[in-house]
Amino acid sequence: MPELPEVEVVRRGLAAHVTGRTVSGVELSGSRVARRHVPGPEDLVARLTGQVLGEAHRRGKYLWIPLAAPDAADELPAEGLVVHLGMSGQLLVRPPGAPDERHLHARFDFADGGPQLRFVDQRTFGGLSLDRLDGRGIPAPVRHIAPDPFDPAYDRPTAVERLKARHSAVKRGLLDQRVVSGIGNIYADEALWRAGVHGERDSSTLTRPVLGRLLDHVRDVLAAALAAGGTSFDRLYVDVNGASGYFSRSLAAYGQAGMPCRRCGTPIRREAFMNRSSYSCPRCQPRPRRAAR
DNA sequence: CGTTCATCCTGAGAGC
DNA sequence: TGCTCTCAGGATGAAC
Repeated sequence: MPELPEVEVVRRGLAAHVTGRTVSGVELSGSRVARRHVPGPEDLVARLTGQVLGEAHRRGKYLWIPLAAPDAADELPAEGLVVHLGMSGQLLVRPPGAPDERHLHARFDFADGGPQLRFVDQRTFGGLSLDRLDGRGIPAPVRHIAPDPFDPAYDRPTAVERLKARHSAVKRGLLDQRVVSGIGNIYADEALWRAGVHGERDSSTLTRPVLGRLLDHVRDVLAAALAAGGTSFDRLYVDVNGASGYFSRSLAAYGQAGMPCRRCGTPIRREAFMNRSSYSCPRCQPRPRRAAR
């Protein structure tokens, strides 16, 4: 479920609550949560135990926690714990005695005896793995992910060219994490509404200035959502302390079918797209004559 | 090569 | 109440 703002809220929670702490034990319930850790769940547990956690990083919707370099202070961390929340994953900071959550998959205990870190995931599309970090500190599973709009490595002109080169619906481009990362179904629809562009317009037919403005709307809406603590429709998206964000009240398009458009008053429509839903204003975002899908 | 589709899961809500 | 159906913040690999 979480997109960039929600994942960043979680990253900040990790930075505040687990950085610098020593893992004294890890307990996994089932092996599915570690399915992307090729050497297997036992290996994951064994290699995390005793490690000191560094400050959490994020690219797009991926999180990783570098394991602090054990010896030389100037040595870069060689490995990191990679976390993807998928559609329903949560990282929670909870007291050691707290009852197990319904879909608890991993529990980290710390040598200081303080709060545990727990990975809870209803649908288990998310997961954990331990991976090597490259020379720039990026884990292998994240290497193919493009920088997100807040990354110093983000290059707007490159992103514009990538979109311009695609012969496909522009919304597909926004959702493709190899073009720009961090955008999901909610913020794609919000940015398209702000730009006044229908998501099924063929990306290559849009002008570079239009694509550039669309990307700027993406950045702006992601920033506004982050400032509001993210979008929470229910208890599935919460920060590490279990608190909800309140950006859902600011959504202009996503989930607003039948509600008047905030610009022109026309009822927002819902359409099927990519086996899910898209929301848009029929008047501000006219459908293309020949939709690219 | 780029693009599209099916698939991994559980739960909530609607309609009958 | 209970059944069936649809839908949900995502990413991936295999097929075209």
